[in-house]
Amino acid sequence: MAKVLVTPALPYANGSIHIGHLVEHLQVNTYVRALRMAGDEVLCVCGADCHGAPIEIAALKAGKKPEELARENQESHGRTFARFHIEYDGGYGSTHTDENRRHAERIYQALKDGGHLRTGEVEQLQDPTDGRFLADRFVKGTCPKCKTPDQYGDSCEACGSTYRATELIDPKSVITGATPVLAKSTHIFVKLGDFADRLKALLAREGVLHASQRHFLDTWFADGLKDWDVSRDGPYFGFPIPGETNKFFYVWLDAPIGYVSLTERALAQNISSHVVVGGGLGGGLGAFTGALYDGTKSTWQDYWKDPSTRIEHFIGKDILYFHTLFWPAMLMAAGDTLPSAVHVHGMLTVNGTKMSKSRGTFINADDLAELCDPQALRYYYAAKLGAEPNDIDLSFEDFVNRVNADLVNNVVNLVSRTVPQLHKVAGGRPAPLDENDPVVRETRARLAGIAAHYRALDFAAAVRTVVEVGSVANKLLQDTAPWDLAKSDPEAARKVLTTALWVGKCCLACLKPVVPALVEKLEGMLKLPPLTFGNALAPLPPDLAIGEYVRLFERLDLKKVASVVKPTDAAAPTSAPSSAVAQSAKPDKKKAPPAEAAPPAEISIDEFMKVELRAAKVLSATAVEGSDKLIAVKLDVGELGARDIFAGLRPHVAPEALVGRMVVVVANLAPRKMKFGTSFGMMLAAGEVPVPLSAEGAKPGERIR
RNA sequence: GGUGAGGUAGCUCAGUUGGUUAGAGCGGAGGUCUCAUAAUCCUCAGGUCGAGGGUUCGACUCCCUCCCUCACCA
Repeated sequence: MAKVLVTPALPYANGSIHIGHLVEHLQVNTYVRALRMAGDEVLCVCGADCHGAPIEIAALKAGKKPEELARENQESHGRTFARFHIEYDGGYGSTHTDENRRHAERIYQALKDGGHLRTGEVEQLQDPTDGRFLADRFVKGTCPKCKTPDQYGDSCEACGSTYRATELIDPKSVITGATPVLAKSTHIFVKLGDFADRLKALLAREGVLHASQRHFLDTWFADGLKDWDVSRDGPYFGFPIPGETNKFFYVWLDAPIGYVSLTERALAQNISSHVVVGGGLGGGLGAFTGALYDGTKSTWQDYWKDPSTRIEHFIGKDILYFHTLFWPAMLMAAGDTLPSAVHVHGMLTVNGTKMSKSRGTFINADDLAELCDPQALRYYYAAKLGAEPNDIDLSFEDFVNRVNADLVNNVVNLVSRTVPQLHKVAGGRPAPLDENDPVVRETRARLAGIAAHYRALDFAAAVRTVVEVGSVANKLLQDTAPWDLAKSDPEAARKVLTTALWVGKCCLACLKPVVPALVEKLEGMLKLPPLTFGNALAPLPPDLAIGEYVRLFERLDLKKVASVVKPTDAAAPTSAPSSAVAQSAKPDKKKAPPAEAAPPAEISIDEFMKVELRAAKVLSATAVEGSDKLIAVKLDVGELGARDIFAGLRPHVAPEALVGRMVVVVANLAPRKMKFGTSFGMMLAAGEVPVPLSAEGAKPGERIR
């Protein structure tokens, strides 16, 4: 039996969990649940990354102590994860603990003993009021290149140029507003080059990194590894460095060490009493939820000092450097188990653009959980996550379609099409499964490989396969029409219904890592033992009398889901050094199409003013060949020139009746690609039978407000 | 700028070691069933598989160049 430790990156404790974080945590959780369903012994730990200057700053702003703020965010993270059916062994922890300090000191000592440390002079800006050394982002000033004021010390948001904080014109401390002074300090460095060969060997090992990421790292080695600065001068929120005065471990040193300390903490909680569920027979009834560790190891050394253990890290590609160079180097120095795999996922975009507060596409996980079953997001991410570390996009429209069409209308529908009928036709007693039925054979053949898809992190393939199998059973029902058959041959109807229900059960069993609560509901309704990959394809038990029908999942409503976007949303985390999937708010280099988010329930006057309404004269209007609804309209929008738009008014208005009319058009709507061309705006219309709003009297191109 | 990953029907994506008429879902058009969460099922999309060149009997699938998008750069 495989023994494996799985970790997501530790989310930074300066803000709440957003849906970008969830890509990683849902990937991990789905993976872990799948492994456990396959009988592997899996430990999975996570906690908040609590140290570093950004947390101090955030705490300062909030009028709290850093410990306090970190604690609050840690708790909030844990609560949010729980809503999405994500649990961590030992609970959602923290890096601000005694265990973590101990391990940080242990590993630091090992680096020191191994002669891998050196000291060096660092020149940095310092806040004269409290002697604090200021990281780049804690200094703001005028960009030396383009003279834009109020820019951070590392790069300019206006012109994109990068520079040193010391080059800023008129620099100010973000914390106190004082003018920083240049000061020297002695820092401690890890000589990364000492580990270069071993790191190269580790990363070249099959399976440790996806091939595409491996190439990425080659250049780093080619350029030579630079020493890594691991100390920070006080005041700094972190662990003091033993043997030094007023020096602290840089947050990135103790953050990954959290993987070890969280392991120790989880195992200390006497969780070995869980029932171990192996293959098909199922263990103690009801004990297995797939949610938590059920192994028998009891100390952190069982994982971190045992080379036979698999350790798998999941990270966003933004923190690849830390997990492929710094972290393994630390482990090498300490003689701890090296990672077997570093799985890298892509970043999340929302409606095609980066998540950004200003654009109103920043979505807190809790906000989404208010509007739809969190399992919907689990399903959607699973449907889009392949083994390749590609970025994924959350498009509301696609999200709702995907969940409704594939999960509810197809797979879940199999249950609602059969259970009530089985009650009616056969008193809730399924027939024995006909193993020779082609549908049964096909289901077995196609679903047999599902666990392998999960193992390969190709959730998209798993979901795709399940949905395809679901379609087969829906077709079976359609073709055999048991509702008619029941009148002439109830036993035949019973058989068909049983087959279809069984397929539905198999499909949902295979989706259990993705939508666990839904499937547990099914287990309850059908009175089944907890489903695993061992028993997923088993026939329904003989003599089973299924329970009363319950709805398993509710369809999503696009309007409701889209209302999650609130431009006024203020409470959002800032980007942080260790945030798993930090979404920076820097402006796009190129013009990105504005988000297509649905309008929020209430908007401010400022929001409204963004909508550019203009009068426009219809130059021509022709019916679009091949469409019943669309009219291709050419508009004169005065100073903006001529515009081509598509209007869906064909059923109500004759195209020729539009020509010459003065209408109202949304001029700054993002161009919308359609089947017949691109529409550059929208014509407004109102009424039961929609008629275009009139702007008679206005001049073409005149702004309407 | 450097490096990496992508660019397949309006949208989201599949496309095995190159092989004949490039697939699915959604959306859209038409039809059907009525057991089911207005769900199912059938038919219809003719997309220069980013562009150009090359290798080959034959390339979406291999090679080169270019364009575009996205990400990372301690």
